[in-house]
Amino acid sequence: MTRSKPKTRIQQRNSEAILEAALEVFSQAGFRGATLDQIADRAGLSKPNLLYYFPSKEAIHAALIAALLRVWLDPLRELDAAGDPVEEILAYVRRKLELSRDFPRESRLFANEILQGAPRIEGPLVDELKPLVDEKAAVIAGWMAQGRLATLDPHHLIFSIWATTQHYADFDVQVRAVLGPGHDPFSEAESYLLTLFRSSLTPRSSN
Amino acid sequence: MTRSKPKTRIQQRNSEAILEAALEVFSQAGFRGATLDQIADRAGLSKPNLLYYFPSKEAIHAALIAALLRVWLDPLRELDAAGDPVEEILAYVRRKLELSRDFPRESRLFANEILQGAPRIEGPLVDELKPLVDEKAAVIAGWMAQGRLATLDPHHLIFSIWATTQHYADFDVQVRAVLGPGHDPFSEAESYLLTLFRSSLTPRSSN
DNA sequence: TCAAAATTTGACCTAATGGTCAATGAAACT
DNA sequence: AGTTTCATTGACCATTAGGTCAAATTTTGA
Repeated sequence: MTRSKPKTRIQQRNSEAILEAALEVFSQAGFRGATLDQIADRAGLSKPNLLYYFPSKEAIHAALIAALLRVWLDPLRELDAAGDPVEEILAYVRRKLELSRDFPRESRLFANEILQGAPRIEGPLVDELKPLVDEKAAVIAGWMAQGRLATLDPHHLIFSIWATTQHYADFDVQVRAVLGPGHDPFSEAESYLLTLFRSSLTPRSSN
Repeated sequence: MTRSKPKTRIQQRNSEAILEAALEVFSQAGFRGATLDQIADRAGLSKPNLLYYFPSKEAIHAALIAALLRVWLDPLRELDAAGDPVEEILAYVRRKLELSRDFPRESRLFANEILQGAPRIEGPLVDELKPLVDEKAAVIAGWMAQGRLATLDPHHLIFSIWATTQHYADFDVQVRAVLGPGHDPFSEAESYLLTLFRSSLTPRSSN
């Protein structure tokens, strides 16, 4: 069913080079801002050659988005209902921040897409993301009902984790401009965010 | 010194129509994704007529960015060292969220710009934003030193306020897709964010 | 080694886009 | 009423961008 995977050595190599180049370009310029020439240049291929591997600009973008969504949702999937509530959520924050640090281009690609109204991913958003979030929100709500977490809206808790962690990838330029030189935004963010969320998630009254 | 303000009635009206249209288009498509034809259409003018009022696409964008920065920084300016620390910061959160609710296009325009590496606003970022943030961060640090606020990195506190509040404008599509129908994201966000920040800002030990 | 299949590219096409300009139409001022 | 300034536009231009294609080159497998 799922063909499309490269077969030959040469296809493997070039497809990867194209996707790598496209990620760089799309994440920095957005869909319309990116050009096939830029992508081809970066991939070290001619434009017609690039179009030998992918039928269109859209197709390249779609391939990136598909790969992205898979990676992007993993950290949330790992949230374990059987674990310690506060530590589970903090671990999620940590994983999400690592993703921002290690895959900033993917984060920006996603941000670009959402910003422009998500014309190319509204489907997956509703079909994949929403069910997963609803499921995990229910887990969190369960913890809260047991008094093992401070009471907060679970959906918005998740939003605020996304917002704060992705901010360091998406707004990297701004963060660095404001902090000035001599800072490591991501390592500072880690201790800050863990403190922030720990203090608001830890239940106030003793059990 | 500062001329450039429209003089005649007709100039006033058309300049405003252009900026309004441009805000709509730029915020939705980014700089490169926006076209003069789209802007002209929305403004109800012909393209040459549009270029009679602004010399270039760049100029329109620059005008928007300049106006934006002014509005964008105001809420932070209002943070008052003489007020109650927790309430001052919560009021800032509230103002910032209102800005996201009432001016989502401005928020997205800004986000687009930063995402693409801020090629057109790195100057103001360093010259205006950084000093203001540093000043207010010092105020907050002062409050913390007096034990009137829980201890947190002030710069990152500000970042997390930006991130969480702007998220509701910039990622509006995603938020609504995940929440599903029947929600008012902004009003939910208000109570969530106030709770979140109040619980992490309120000092733990009694004074 | 040699034909078949896969890969690469120069040349080209069409549509879109930012911008120009001379000419026309509307206002404003005297 | 007439003239000068302001506003508007149709036609046009150069460049860029996504995409096609036939021909050439390279790789693969018998």
